[in-house]
Amino acid sequence: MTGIGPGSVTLKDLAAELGLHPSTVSRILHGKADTARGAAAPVTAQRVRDLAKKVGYSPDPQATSLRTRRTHLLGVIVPRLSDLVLAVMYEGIDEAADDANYSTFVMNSRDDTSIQRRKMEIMLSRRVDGLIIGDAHLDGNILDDLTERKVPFVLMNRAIAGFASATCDDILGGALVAQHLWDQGHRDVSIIAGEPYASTGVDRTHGFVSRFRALGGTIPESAIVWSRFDTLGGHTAADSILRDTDRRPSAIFAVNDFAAIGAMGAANSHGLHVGRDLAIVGFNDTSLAAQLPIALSSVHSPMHDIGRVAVKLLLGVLNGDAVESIKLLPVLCVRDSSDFTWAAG
Amino acid sequence: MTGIGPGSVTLKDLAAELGLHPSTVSRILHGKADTARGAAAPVTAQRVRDLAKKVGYSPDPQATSLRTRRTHLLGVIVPRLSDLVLAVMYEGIDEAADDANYSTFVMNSRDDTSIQRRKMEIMLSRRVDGLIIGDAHLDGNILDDLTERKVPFVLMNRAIAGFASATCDDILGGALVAQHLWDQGHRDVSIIAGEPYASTGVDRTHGFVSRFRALGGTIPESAIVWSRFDTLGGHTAADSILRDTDRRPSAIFAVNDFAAIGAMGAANSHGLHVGRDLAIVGFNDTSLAAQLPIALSSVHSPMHDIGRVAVKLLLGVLNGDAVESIKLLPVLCVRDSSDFTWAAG
DNA sequence: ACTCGCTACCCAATCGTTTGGGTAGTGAGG
DNA sequence: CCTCACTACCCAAACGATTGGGTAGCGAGT
Repeated sequence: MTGIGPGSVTLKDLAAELGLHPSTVSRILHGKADTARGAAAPVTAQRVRDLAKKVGYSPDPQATSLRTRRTHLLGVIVPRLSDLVLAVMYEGIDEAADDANYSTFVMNSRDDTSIQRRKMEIMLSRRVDGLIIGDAHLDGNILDDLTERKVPFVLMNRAIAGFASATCDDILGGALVAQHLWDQGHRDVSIIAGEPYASTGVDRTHGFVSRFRALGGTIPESAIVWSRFDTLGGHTAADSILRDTDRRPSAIFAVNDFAAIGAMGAANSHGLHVGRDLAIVGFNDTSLAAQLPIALSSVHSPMHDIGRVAVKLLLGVLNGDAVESIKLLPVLCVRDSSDFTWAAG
Repeated sequence: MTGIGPGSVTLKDLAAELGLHPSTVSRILHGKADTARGAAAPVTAQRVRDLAKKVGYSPDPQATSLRTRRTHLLGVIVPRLSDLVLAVMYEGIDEAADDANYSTFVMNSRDDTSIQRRKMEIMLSRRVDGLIIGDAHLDGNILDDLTERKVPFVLMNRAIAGFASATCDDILGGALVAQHLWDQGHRDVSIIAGEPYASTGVDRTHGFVSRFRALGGTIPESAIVWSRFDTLGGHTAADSILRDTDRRPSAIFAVNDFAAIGAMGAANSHGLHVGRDLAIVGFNDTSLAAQLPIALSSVHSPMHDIGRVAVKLLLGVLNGDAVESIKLLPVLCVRDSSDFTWAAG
């Protein structure tokens, strides 16, 4: 047991070395004035801290949480980390958790309710202090379960009425796109709406449709196509839209950049030049959007901040505060894929 | 403390309920014939297991690891999870770890050595059983440190001589691209080589160059441009290559799909049509490659499996086995971005 | 009747911290 | 001189699980 790293030296070792009792060392290293009942002599305290630093003492978190019943661990569940959107949100979480001295587990549920449940149980059996749920389904029965079991949690990315969440203002985002396409003269539009159980797609679609109708436009139900959020989903959805040559829209709003990219691929194979024959707008403004051969218009959503905010909310819950859902503001970024003035010029 | 979830009921509770001693219950629930010294009467065992299942007993991992000195936790460090390549590898890790009853922490180092060090210390202070390092730099001094401290770890994604790793056969991958471009008639090629500290970029470049030279081609040093791995990096690199109109290559090999996508953007803004005026080949065959408006040729690397293999290697190390590095096979996928027969037709 | 060897358990120490509750020793106040 | 209030510590009991080492009881063998 001559390990050099953290973990080799214990409180007892320190105490023995210093001729003190472990509890004394513990109190000193805690430092916080709150527990420091009678603390210790300043000289001693300094001696303790010096030695602790010298030998690289770091308390055993397992022992600590066994005693305190707090693990300083957060669980994060996302549909899939290979979805860039969730990956970026997770980076925000990672950062904020780090700042607050928490560590995180993250797991993929692949949007499968039974996997969701299983992963949740794994996290709870690891005794996480709280959960950040990034894959909530609109029929939120798992969530009721969690509430009943008094598990602290918040939602991220997708919102469900009645639960605290950190999201983008998706309704507004959808409305921004509707306004933009309307202004560009589009009257015949289709929507690639994502999965019907995800609030993101539903809200963006809803925001788009209501604004478009408010402007005087019409959108038949048949113009709304539900799909997966990835490139493949977007491709097949766009394909089914474009196949109907009688009623081809002049613009497509995809509620997700990857679906939009898939739609570009489909447009291509239908012989349509995106940005001239067909406008396409995505959502999230992932780092690829601006770099594509035909730059993709997209609604920028502050994904990184959403992750950070989710952590802040959860820490609030853990602290017993009454927390409110937070919607961050989206910003429309117009690029070649939907800028017809450019196509004309 | 009427919590319903896991964590509410302890071994002692079970024992009391059953009129047994906690240690007896522990041995029964362990089940493994190895520790079951004299086990228990089959009837009793069944009673115990039934009650445990009924009340949803799950052992406290903190208490367990305090005693056993094993956390069943793995630490994973990657440059950034928002790099799709690493995200997919992590999905493989997540899966394999789950299968083996391990949980994982994953953290982003942003390829910054000081952050690498810090994150590593955090993981070690969490007492992970081992580390999977996805961001190794070729000057692997951190690794020597870890070895000296006897921390069990393996590399993933990037290889360093002398350490066990799970990677793609990057040299072969590069060679495949060289052969392909040569066969297509390209004699003037440039390489977007990635970061010089990453074995992935270095090996792919090296594999490409040696094969190309072996075929009789020449590649001046100036044709190799180092860059970041993301779209922006690819864009600027390609830009600098294409700016020199005297010696414009007819093909570019980017060691990463995102860099390739950035290069496509750059080609575009130079008025070049990718696939006709300029061939571009990427690496990794991420899910986007095939879906781009101009489908991107790319070398498929089994990212998901690399993650799985990394876990398998690490578990081997933890088990005291002597493990060997594993290189998984890449496969070239030719698409429109480098298929000149298509452009001609 | 006595020992042997089972079976089916129980005991108690231990992992590293935290924390409520002491207690010597000291200086001041009465 | 006695009490009181500090200061600067020490003690020991947790937290929940694991594990080496018992031991009571019983049937069998001689």
